[in-house]
Amino acid sequence: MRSAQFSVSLRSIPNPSTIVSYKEYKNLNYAQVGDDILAFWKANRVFEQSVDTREGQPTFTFYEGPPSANGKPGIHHVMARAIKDIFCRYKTLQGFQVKRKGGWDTHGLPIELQVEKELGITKDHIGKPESEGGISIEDYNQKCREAVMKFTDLWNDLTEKMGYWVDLDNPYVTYQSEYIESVWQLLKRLYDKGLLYKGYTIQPYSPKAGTGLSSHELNMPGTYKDVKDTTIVAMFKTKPSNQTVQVFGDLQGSQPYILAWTTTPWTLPGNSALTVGKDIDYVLVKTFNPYTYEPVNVVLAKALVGRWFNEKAERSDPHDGDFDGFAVSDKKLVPWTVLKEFKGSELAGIEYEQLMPYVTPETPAFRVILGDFVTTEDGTGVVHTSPTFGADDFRVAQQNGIPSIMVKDENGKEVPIVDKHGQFVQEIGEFAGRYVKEQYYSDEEQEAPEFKPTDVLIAIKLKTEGKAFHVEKYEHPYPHCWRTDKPILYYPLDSWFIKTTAVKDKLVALNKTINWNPESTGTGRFGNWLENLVDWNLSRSRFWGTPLPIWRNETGDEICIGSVAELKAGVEKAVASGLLSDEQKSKNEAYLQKIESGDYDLHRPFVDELYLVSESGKVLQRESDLIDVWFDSGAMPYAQWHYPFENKDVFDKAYPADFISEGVDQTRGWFFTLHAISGMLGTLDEKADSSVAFKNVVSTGLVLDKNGNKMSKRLGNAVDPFTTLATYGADATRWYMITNAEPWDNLKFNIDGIAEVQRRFFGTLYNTYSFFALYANLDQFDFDGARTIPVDQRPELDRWILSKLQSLVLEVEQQFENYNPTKAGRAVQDFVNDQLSNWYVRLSRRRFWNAPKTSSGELSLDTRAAYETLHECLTTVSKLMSPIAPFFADWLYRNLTKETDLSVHLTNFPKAEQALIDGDLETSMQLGQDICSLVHSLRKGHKIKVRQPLTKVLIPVLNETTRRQIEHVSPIIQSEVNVKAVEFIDDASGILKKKIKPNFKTLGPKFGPMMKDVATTINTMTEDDIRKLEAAGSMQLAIGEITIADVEIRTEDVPGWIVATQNGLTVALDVTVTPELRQEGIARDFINRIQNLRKDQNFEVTDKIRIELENSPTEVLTSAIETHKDYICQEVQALSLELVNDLNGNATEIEMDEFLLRVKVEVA
RNA sequence: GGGCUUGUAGCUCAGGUGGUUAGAGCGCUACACUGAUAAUGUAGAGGUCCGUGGUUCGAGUCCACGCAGGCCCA
Repeated sequence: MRSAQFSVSLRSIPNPSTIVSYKEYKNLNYAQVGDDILAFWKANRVFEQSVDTREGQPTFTFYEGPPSANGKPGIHHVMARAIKDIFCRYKTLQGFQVKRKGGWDTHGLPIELQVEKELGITKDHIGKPESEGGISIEDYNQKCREAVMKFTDLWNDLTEKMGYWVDLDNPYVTYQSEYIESVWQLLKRLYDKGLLYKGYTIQPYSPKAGTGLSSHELNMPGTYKDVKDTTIVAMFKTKPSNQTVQVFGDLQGSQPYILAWTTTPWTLPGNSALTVGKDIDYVLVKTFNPYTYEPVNVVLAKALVGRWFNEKAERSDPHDGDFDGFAVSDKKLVPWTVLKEFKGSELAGIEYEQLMPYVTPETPAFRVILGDFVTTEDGTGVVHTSPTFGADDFRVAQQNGIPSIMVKDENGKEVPIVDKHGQFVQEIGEFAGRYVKEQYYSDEEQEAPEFKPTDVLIAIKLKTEGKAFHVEKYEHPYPHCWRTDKPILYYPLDSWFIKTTAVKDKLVALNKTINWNPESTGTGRFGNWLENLVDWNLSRSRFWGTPLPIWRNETGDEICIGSVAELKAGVEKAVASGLLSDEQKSKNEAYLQKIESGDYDLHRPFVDELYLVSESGKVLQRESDLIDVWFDSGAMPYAQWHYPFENKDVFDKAYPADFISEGVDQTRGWFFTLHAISGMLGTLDEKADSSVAFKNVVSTGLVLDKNGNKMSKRLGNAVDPFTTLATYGADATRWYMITNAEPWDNLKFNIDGIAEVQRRFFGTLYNTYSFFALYANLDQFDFDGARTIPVDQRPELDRWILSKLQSLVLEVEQQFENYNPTKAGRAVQDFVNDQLSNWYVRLSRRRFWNAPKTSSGELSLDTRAAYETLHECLTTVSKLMSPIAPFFADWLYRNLTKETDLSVHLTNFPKAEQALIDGDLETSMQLGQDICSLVHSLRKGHKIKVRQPLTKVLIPVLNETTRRQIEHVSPIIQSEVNVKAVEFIDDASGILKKKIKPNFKTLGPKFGPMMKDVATTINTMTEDDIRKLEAAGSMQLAIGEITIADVEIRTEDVPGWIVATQNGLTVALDVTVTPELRQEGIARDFINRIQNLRKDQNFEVTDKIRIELENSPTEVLTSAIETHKDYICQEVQALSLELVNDLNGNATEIEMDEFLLRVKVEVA
């Protein structure tokens, strides 16, 4: 056995008289335990050993979702990483080899913004000369590279202190060339599969500035201004079909128009669909065109009828005379009536005639589709959908296979019907060349008397064609460009995409094989996301990130580069081609030299200045985009190993992951990108062209403050993880976080909770260990963990706790297997607190102290059994808890075991010994515990203290099994509640009073609606009835037959006794205190007072004493002490107990109920 | 606006497939215990199970609609 020094070297030679085998502690400092164990782990490379010793065993693969070290870690990182750590440690105990490669996410917008803030610049400064306050891309990126690893030390420190085992010596870093090369390789593979294409996304665009705007720029103050625009409710004429007849009825050729409102009439020529809400109610209204007075039927949302129709003009009868004469009358109010009502879902699929047929798409368009963004707040509840000029429109059109209205430019490239200057293209008839927004015209042009905005011209045209239902000026906020102050357009801009929609079915199918925790994240949040998948927009117009490895020219010649070697070959080929300019050539040559020297950088601006040559001899330039950083992290299964360029053997064993865990906010982030890339590419070799990236995933909730608010620096409610760990240590912090709420629930983090966990769980466990160590050392108990006494030869209590222990092992294992650390931790906690400490140790105390020894100085079998049992419980607990509380568990384990047992983390998870589980015994003990609780309650009620012995408890039992089970534990009951006997009364005694209760569960199906009557009948049964029912097993009631199983019969009263009842268990207590019992009670009280004195005077546990008691005039007292003198002496370890006449003031006064004693106690 | 999720005692949380008296710990109050003692036991107070409807003989539990918080997306 060891001392608590964590050096592995010295161990003193056992000296039976002095050795302290089990380290004892005065005041335990949990944070200090953490520091000591951490130092021990480091010195002995325990983490490395835990991986190395599993060499050759099956692997359990864990992927670390890379954090970004540009910010400081928070308490929520402790939570997230505890989850990861727990399962990796658990699987290691289960014999798997669990490698954990750390990683850093290093690219992305947050880092750029941080650098810009530090430098006090904006994106406009980047690439501009220094003389104008600018910064080169090269210098800018260098700043990013520095900023991103700014807090690495802090992160590493936290990782260690919280006990998160992850390999930080060889992490993957997403900005490293090897990493980028793997990413390029993946992109190339996608490109070769035809899954990487150039398309467009709808983004805010400023025609006057000629540039796209980021959402960041759009959120700047002052960009939204109120403007008055011409708005139109346009009329889209439906095409007759079976569906329209079904939905609208037979209207005899008068096809209904669908009404859609737009604040941007210039987008109407680009219309290719109408979007409705699936659950929104729509109506068909019979009325007149207010401009042409033609009778029409129109469709709009029921909730918005009042917005467009005057209620005074509503007619209840469609054949009302007003409808006949309206067209020729001069009435102001347009009459209307609702003909039919239907849901949006019924409209889906209805086709309509193109509103402004300038450009005809090649694939079918112009039909009603469903979208989740439709509201009935304003407009008509129908959204005019133009995929080229609205982000929602684009998305919903793509999901429904609706084409955009596009034309071909001089290069044959598809472009929208509005050009980059904001003017209609030639194809748009009379509007060709017109600016779509009047603000794009010069002030002079706008002031010309005949000037009309394009929107107005479109309104006039639609009115005259009978396709406008309403035209009005409408004021609303509209975003403006901060540079030019002109309105922006939502406009299609070039973008590179991954065609994830092409593999949607595969991704959905693969997802069904993943074990999601909680399940709802997988089926709900993630599943729905996959079902509504759109193509992955890969492009980012930024500076610090992985460059898109595609070189291209205006006419569409392009090359995708998949490795450094390919890049080198391409650059060389371009140099040799003779097609490059001198400057291009020299850039290329300079870079080739860098590749040669190994000192190359795949970032901007370097790759921007490389030129390739296409097959057809054209010079190609790199597409300026960077790729979405999420692709970086989703590529980590491959790129962390620089696969497929090297490490094929490693990759083969580490793909896919068995387990990952991140916050639920990563569902559409990392979880998705991992899944998507793996689903499209698989293992990159013949083994699988498609795979899941992870088999099990735990998505974790948020860590909120104690009031349930989000933690933020601004509110000042963020908890500093370092302070917390320093104060409470990692174990209590982790244990609290894990056992308080399940990982996927949000955690309300309350620092008091950690203190409570520390006191209640760790404190109890520490006390239990201290108790063991104290006596084991006194008795020189030496144990290597191998049982020397067979379990079946141990006392009841030992077999019981060992049975409980085995059940616990099963439970904890099952919960860990289910990825539920919360339930695992709670099970351990309940066992330690309720069973081990509060019952087993409390009841076993006497077996440990004053342990009798055999003549040869050996411990008695009973004492030895107690030590071995408690030792086994503690050791097993240390293993079960070690994934969650790695430091304390190792501290406990190392205190309990031999030097050769280096660390709990190098052991194997306990195997439950099913044979030791004794359900009958567990029930027995439960009954014992309940009975004790009831007796305590009765004593309390009658103010009889436990020290006062009583004659007996009487327990009514209605069956033999219960009787036997209680008999088993009656000695325990006797000593625990200080009674002389446990007796039973059974049915045969005839004095039991029985109560009967209906069993609704069985009666329900039989009697159903008549339950009330049945219940009343049963409740009012007499004792006689009950006896008859018991005898016959069934009984005929007025309502029907009931059997013994339909009722619950219990005893709740023993006439003439005081009783207590709980859960059907009844206990009667004899509270008569005879003179003999009274004497014994006094003796016990006296013992108690002497023990207190021993304690007050700081005697050692082993000290023998002498007692002198001043003769008392009280006869009862004196005789009680005389009678029980031997017993008293034994209990208080007194060599003598003398009654003396006068202690000459040398005495201590003690109170004992009504007595006052004068006593003198001294060490013998 | 949509998807997902949470709502049970002052606080943190349990409450398979519906069964009539909803539990635990902490905290509070009182008492007891005192050879684990910065521990322990017992008892008490404390609940419109977010609301409203519905299904059912019976709803914390199932359904619908809301309300409030959270996350993600728009």
